[in-house]
Amino acid sequence: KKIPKNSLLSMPSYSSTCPKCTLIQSDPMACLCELCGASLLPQVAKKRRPLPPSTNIARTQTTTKKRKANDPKQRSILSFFRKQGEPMQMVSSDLSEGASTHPFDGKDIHSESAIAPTQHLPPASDDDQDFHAPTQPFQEEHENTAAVAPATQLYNSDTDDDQNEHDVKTKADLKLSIAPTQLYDDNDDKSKTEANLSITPTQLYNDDDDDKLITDATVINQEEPMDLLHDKFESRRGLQQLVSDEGSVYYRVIASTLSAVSSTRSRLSKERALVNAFSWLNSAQCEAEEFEATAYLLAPVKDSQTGGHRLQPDFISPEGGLGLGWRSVIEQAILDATGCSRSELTNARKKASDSAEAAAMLLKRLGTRRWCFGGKPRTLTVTEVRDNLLKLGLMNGPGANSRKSKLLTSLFGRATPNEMAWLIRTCNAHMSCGISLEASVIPALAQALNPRCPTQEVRAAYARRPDVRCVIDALLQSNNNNDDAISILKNIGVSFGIPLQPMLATAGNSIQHALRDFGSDQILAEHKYDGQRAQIHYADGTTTMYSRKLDEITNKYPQLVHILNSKLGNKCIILDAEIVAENTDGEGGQVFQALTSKRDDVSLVVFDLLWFDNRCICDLPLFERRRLLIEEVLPIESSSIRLAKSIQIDRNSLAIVQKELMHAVAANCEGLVLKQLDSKYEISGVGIRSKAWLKLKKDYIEGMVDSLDLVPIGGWRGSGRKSNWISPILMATYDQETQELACVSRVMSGFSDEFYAAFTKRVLGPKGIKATIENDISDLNLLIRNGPAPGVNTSENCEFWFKPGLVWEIRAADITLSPTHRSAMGIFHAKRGLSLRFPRFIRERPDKRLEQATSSSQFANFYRQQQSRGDTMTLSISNAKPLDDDEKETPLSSKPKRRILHEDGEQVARSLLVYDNDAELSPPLPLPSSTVVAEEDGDVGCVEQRRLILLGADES
DNA sequence: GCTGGCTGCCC
DNA sequence: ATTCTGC
DNA sequence: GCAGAATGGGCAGCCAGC
Repeated sequence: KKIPKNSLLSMPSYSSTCPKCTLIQSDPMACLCELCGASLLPQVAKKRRPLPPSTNIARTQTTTKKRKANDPKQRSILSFFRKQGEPMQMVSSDLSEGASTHPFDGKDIHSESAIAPTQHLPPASDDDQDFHAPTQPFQEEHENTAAVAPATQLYNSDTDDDQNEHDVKTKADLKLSIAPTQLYDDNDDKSKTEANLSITPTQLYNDDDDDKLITDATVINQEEPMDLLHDKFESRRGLQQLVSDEGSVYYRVIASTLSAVSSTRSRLSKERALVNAFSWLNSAQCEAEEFEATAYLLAPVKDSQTGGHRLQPDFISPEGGLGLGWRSVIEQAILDATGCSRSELTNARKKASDSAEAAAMLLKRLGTRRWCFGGKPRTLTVTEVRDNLLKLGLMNGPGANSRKSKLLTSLFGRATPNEMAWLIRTCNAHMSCGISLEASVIPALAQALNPRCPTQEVRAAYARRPDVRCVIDALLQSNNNNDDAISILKNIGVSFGIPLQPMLATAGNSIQHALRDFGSDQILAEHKYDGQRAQIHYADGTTTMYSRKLDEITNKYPQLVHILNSKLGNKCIILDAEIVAENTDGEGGQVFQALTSKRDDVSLVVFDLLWFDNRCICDLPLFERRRLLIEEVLPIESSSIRLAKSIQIDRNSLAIVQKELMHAVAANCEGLVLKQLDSKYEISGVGIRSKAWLKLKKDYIEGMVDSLDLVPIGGWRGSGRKSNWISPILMATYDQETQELACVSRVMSGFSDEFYAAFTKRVLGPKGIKATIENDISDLNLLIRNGPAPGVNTSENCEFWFKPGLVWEIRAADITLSPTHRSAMGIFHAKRGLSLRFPRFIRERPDKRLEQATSSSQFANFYRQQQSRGDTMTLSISNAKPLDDDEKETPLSSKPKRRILHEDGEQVARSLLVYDNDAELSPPLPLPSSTVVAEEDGDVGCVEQRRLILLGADES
């Protein structure tokens, strides 16, 4: 079996001499001997267990299954304890109890690492140096000699070249990096990145102190170091380093792979490192469970939005998170594991690129003394790490945090510095290394197990059934039998009871473009309700609901579940729907906020049917699915369950869409979703948005939503790629009479990198963020060192405070009643101010002085307008046309009707939106604050007494 | 038993 | 959720 | 155009500490 040479992600090169017949292969990439057919891949004794007969079967919960007592590994642990006369409480899956309280306590360390001897050392050879106990255990290491991995972070916010050259030198001198997080290179100089890559012999052996002690002999033996980035693979020594004799993959595979992945920005290189890792596991004939644990641990963060964890399929456990806070758990564990004080950690943090690296530096400083008590480094295995992390997530009740930190301490105690750094990043749910499970790890897995498997196919299979194990089983099957991966993956289908990845809509920013880009003429314009997405699996009186991210939410809405159970009868269906809170008495407009606090009195707005008549109907066109939904499912009598409001249009219905958008907004919806009526329910990958659905939100369309002119009053130092800049930034309203600056919202979205760099320098001086690191800041143009400016009203504790003076335009989707922000506090609620939903920076307003910024009373007025949005819209619309359902059939009025938008104040309205039933429409013009108040005909509905500026059809 | 802070999960 | 950026 | 990073408001649930 040959690997195609033209494959972008080719396999690592293997030994080119057959171990059986000693024929030298002509093709160095061959996996099987040309003469005798023997495998050229390195072998270990362990045989992969038989695969399940079919991949299309319901998942059994193998991930949480404990190793059985007759497992050879477990047996050897037990016998070891008997030999030692130790109590048998310490088993690998239960490290939390009786864990060491201090790392230098010899006895505890000893028992903690007692598992290590069960890992048989490989037979003596040159390669075994790595595992030898250090001969000079108490030797102190110097930081700069200890670090082998070059510091690869290039966090240069500076745009001038001199500064960058300086940084390069500093970087080389310090060599602080242990586990480089992703490169953030502001400079375009590619050669720098390349140089870094070429001198990164990635760190399977040489990333840690304890390795370093092995010194010269090791270095000599590392003529061909294992290099995850450059496809070099030396099989003779490799496998013993990666996989234990029992076939367990060491966690160091994860740590090294992630270090390699984060050391480059190139997606291909990242992918190659991942493919290599899985190729090794395949060479070692690892079992599916090892692949699975490895895959999850390479990308253990559920998604960057929420930061939750995923160590097994989402639907298996309703609680995905581990409940590990930095301050409550992780920090304590680091201090215990390194024996350092809080202030030492804080100091280390200043030199490191992130907290994980800081902790690893401290551990590295500890040197090898911690191994002296009989422990062996690098014996952590992936399944063990995964099981312990899952266990952390299950710990609750009084004292949970200290139990968690003890368990973590014991894991850290057996980790090398680099492993510890990645464990910490895992616990923090902040890997920041440029890969995700669905888009990088799964395709790499496929590439390693079957290079002919197209990425698209695995991703789609995983989206149909988001269960890594299922995909691995299929790929292993195709790998074993040399089968066609595509046909095997096609067997992984949507399964009732297992949530599938919901279809997502692409964002559209103008109606014209949206309609033009559609490939089909028949379009459904559906209201986009403001609630929570729900996928409902219902069979014979039992409902299970899943969220957009596939967590189970059945218990969140008991009343709704009860209604479904009693109404849907003897069916078996999967519905796609939105849960909304519509009866928001007295909370006008706050539909979403109402939903999050209410659990009853919510209704279900259904818009799709995915399973019917005992089969998946995703491949049917939308109009067929809707027909079935309307005819077969929704004739039920319940005020809580109904169909999403929609109209059918064609591609030339610009004006109708515009009007429908108005209706939707008036009905407290977020906007519209335009759907091609002949499209399938596309499940092409997790997170992939389909073009057959297009969402039109009111705030995407300029001029349909408020924007405010706010004053930046403070900010914080960013993290990751923004760590050299100030981000986020706290914005406030300004009241001229009282000179009060009341906080409204933090903003972090909408700023370009260029803007950040300029603003940070403007605040902190030419040294930028470095000034704060070097404690070299004084009051500058914009910076106030000792607290907020006079008049600032906020509960926020900013790192930096600014002198007020700048005015920036900020746009948002909605105004919310806020428990934290202070602007307009007391007007609508004694203890609540106003804030913004989805705030983003639009532009600077250098033309505006502080006095012209939005005031808290203006802000309050915007909120009032929003609250009465539905009323206002209805008034205008009902003046224009009837709202009946047969509206679309009635001929359009020949008389133009217009919406006039106005702005309060002296200046002429900066913009307006003309809404015209004739084909000709003026493009929407920018508008800072908008209210629909009038029709040209003279029917005027005012929200408030305001001066109106009416612009006629001919005026520009 | 209450409150404040942290975490996870919605948008 | 939004937005920006490198690939 | 994809994929990923950084981080928005705000709620409930949970735990720690008073």
